[in-house]
Amino acid sequence: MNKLLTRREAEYLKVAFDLSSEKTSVGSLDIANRLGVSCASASEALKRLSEKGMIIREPWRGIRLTDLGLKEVSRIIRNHRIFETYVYRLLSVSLDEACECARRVELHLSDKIVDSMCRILGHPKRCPHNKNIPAGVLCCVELR
Amino acid sequence: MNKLLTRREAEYLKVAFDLSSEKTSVGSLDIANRLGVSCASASEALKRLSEKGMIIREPWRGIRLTDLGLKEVSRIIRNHRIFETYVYRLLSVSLDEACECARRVELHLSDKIVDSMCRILGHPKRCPHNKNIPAGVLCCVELR
DNA sequence: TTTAAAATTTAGGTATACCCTAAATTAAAC
DNA sequence: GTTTAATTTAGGGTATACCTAAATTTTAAA
Repeated sequence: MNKLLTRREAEYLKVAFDLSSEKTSVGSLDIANRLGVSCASASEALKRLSEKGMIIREPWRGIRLTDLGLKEVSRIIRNHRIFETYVYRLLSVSLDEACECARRVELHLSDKIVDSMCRILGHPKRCPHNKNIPAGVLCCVELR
Repeated sequence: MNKLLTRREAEYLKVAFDLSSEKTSVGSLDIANRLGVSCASASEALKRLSEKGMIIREPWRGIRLTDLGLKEVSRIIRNHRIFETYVYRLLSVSLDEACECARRVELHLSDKIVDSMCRILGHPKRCPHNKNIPAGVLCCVELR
């Protein structure tokens, strides 16, 4: 039972997370619509995510992210937004391109690299799109 | 006919490139040995690489990278080494970790981002392992 | 309360990427 | 010319990811 998420599974997890803050109950149909995929595909993907311990499925009640799932999705979002902010601010790359590249590398960045970028940026709270940047578990520690 | 290489195909292409500078003739067996894979798997992978226009296969004569293949592998190697050098030098990350992460993101970095890192580093000729860094097609242009 | 509608899952199929072993082929070396 | 070595093909296996159609379950309406 492999813990690592595939690119696509991460996509499902991110959508599940996003929808969770928009609606009280999130079902496979919501996720299928958002991803432009059939209900059956979404259902399968969610099953795999729950097998990997990322979500809890309660059919007709909606899904819930587990602590592991929340940790994972936060890490991915943090990776994306710190990388994007860094590249946009310090490498003079357009926001579109920074975001696009961040999407491609977000799964593959290491915590240390992202924390280092974060430190250099002065631990920003928001990305250039003005979205929240989750804190790094070990980042900022030296400031306390 | 999709032009983009998969992670694994890029691995095969890199090995093909490396071996080409070590031996006069590179066959599927050489590549299979280097990657720890059966001859049959290597043969298949090389077939796919030739369908994507990256190499020319001349059985019992060995393979040759096409111009496209050389361009592609140079881009990947450049991405790896510039990223690794940048992260090592400017983000205070260990060389092992920089290299490991570079391996994971090398396929996904955009030229603009890599060129920007390259400019900031002063267009280095070698990575911290002292390996050659291929020039970027559009990098350095403003210096001429 | 029963039934119809909506949400969801399961079953069965397709495609792609990898990998394997065993068998067939082809070139090179003796 | 045969044998040996390299290579490819054939046939299978697993995993991811998608689909449609059918079955299931819940909710809501008549």
